[in-house]
Amino acid sequence: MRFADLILPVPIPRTFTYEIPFELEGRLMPGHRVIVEFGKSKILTAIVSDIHNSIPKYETKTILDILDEKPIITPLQLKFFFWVADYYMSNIGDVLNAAIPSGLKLSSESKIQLHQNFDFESNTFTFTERETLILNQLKTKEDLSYNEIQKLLGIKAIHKIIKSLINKEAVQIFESLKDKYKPKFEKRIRLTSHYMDVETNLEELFDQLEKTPKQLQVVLSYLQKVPIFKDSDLNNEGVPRKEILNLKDISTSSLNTLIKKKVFEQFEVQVDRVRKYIKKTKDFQLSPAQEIAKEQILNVFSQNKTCLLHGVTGSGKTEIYINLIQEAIQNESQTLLILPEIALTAQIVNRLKDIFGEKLGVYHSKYNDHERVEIWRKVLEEEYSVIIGVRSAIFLPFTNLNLIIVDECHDSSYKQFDPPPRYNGADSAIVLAKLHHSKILLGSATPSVEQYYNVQIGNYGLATLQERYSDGKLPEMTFINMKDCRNKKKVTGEYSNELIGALKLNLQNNQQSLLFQNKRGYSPYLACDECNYIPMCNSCDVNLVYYKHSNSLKCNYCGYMENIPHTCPNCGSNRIKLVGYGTEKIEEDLKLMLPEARIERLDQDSTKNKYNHEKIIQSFENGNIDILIGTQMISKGLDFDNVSLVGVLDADRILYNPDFRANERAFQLFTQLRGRAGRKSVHGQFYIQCFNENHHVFDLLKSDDYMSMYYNELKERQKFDYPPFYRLVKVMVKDRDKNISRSASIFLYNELRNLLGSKRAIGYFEPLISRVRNMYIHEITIKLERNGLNMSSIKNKIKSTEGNLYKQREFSRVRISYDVDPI
DNA sequence: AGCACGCCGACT
DNA sequence: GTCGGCGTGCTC
Repeated sequence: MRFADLILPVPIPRTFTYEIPFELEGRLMPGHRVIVEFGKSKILTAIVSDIHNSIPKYETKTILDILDEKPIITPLQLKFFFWVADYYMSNIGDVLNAAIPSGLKLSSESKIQLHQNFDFESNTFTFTERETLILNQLKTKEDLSYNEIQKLLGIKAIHKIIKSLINKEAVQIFESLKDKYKPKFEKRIRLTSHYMDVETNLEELFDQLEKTPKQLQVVLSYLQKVPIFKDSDLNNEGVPRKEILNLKDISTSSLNTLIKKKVFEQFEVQVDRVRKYIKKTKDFQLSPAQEIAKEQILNVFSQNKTCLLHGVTGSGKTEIYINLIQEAIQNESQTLLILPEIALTAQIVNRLKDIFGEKLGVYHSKYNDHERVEIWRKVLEEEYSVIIGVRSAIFLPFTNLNLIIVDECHDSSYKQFDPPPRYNGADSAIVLAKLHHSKILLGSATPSVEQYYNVQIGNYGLATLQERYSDGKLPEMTFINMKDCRNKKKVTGEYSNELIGALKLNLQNNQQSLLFQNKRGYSPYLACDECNYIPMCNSCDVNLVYYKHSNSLKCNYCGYMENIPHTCPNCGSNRIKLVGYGTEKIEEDLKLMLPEARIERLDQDSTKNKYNHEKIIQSFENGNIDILIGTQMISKGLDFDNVSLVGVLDADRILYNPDFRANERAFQLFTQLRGRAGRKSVHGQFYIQCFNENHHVFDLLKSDDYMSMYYNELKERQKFDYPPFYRLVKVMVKDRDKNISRSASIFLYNELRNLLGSKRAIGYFEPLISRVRNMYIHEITIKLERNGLNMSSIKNKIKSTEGNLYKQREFSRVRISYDVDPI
């Protein structure tokens, strides 16, 4: 066993074989992290994927070092990573990058520092000139990065030197897992043991402090928090220093004086970054309808099938999830619950924390790297038995996974687009479940057509939950025809008087409202009134979007920003106006129209900050906001009892999308939005502003008829060879030169047509946004029939055409990427 | 994707 | 004369 195949975090579609150094033979296992030199100057962390004896045709480099005692990736994970790479036609290195927190990666930026036991005087090793140079540098500088050392020595291949220094115990790398994971400490304060004698010493203290009221105040405040006369053990735990200092009238100096006087002592304890919760067991009873659904689910599980739970909004799917998880963790196994990113809110997390306490781990992209590493390790060591997370949580190192639940399984945000791998977390979870022999439940009020089709053909089993809470009637739907309103002058800007009136009434009744605006492609932009010039992005084929809070124009594709021009760059006119309206504009307008209402906005821009988002939701929940305006964010996962009105401002935008899934999407979105209104007691209102209230989707919505929607769609999909009858693969061709992009896509299209036939290779075209970051894009759509094809061999064939393309000189720099099952 | 190598123009 | 522009090809 002399060779190891390694997964490197680079976008190259293969593993790399390195030689295993003698001292690691027999010790190195798949899943271990190692350090290797890659190319001439890069030092990378890699994951061992396989160990073997077959001598490669090329010369191999040798693994430089091992980072872990125990593998940090399980064999099952490796299998899963390779499946994702294969299925989604992406590089295994990209999968690795998506899967593991960057805290587990060692880059060229990793640093060395002097070894803790190293002493310049007493050491017995001799050092080379270069080694001495590094050591001398470390006398004055605490640490050095690889780059700094390369500069210092003027050479690139430095790892051997560093390795030698490590062997001599002169320096250490401090980005290995153990070192990089720095536990977090909290400073706490407690009374010194002297004052634990309440009767005498503490009384004395009060007397002493009479002349220093500030200090006395500190002691009194402390005793209020820690009543030691009731239980003297309480004092040992103390109080966080921060907590004391946050109190009114308490200053750092008086506290510090008391510490100096040895009244208080300060000590540190290690705390978990992931907040601790006290476990409160809350028992609840499933309703009869929920019980029946649960029985259906268990029945499907017993047939070893994927189960789809079709439960209307407000029917209490979450209770069923909790019930299933509770049963699952009783037999000591792990459970994974995944949600779309914007549905993973404090609301659901706190609810689960209450029930599962410290057994629950939360995996969210907003968590920082330390937190993610911590969760990774705790999953690996099975300290967590329940994980609630976003799509990337499927990559965690489960060892004993027995139940996976995918909530809102139809949600398109389960699909990752950028950066690759372009995987679908919901679909991949099914494969993950197969690998673990785990049960899997998909839950949604509006399953995707593909998912329901799988039920229909018997691949999945079905459970249904059609009963709403508390007789829960459907919210009343009102369509407001904006064309009529405009003709009759019953509008103010983009807002019908009817909707504004309803909002007002709702406000008077002390009820809350949600207002939805699909911001996509609909944010405000600038236009010249004279020549109609619109500021565009220089590198992308889109207009710049106006942001009021920063008073700037921004490209939503590449992030480019510029200041607002005062005169038109085209004709010099100063008549530049704002066109279109996004959530920001609506917030402003509404504040003018309803000055008495407390209005807030929830979207990506208002929630850049990690906790802002939760603050707004919290404040809405507490009734401190009357009207919440938002994008998709408000359609998912938020359950507020006091919301009785939901309004959609521009429904047409959602309906008329050039996408074969437009109707399905619109139905899903409207159903979800409606589900937000009137969850309890009050009868909800659902207002839709649109130009065509006769749209077919609205009929389906009125009758709440998922099945008709499904059968309609299915017919259309069959007619036009779309999923679920066909699988789509999108080939994307990118080049800096538009003509080369075009001719390369023609070349590739011809290759693919020869290979697959013109029924499968559909054609090449310029996408709607044909230039991003100065790269011109063309796309080729491939349709593969669902049955009778060997997908992985077809995908390999598709990939092989890439080779033919690159053989052509003029296309050598063209970039090809794939999107399997695009959404 | 990086990054080194290599072949051409505009400067001290 | 050389510095550095970016096109090209490789990475075990």
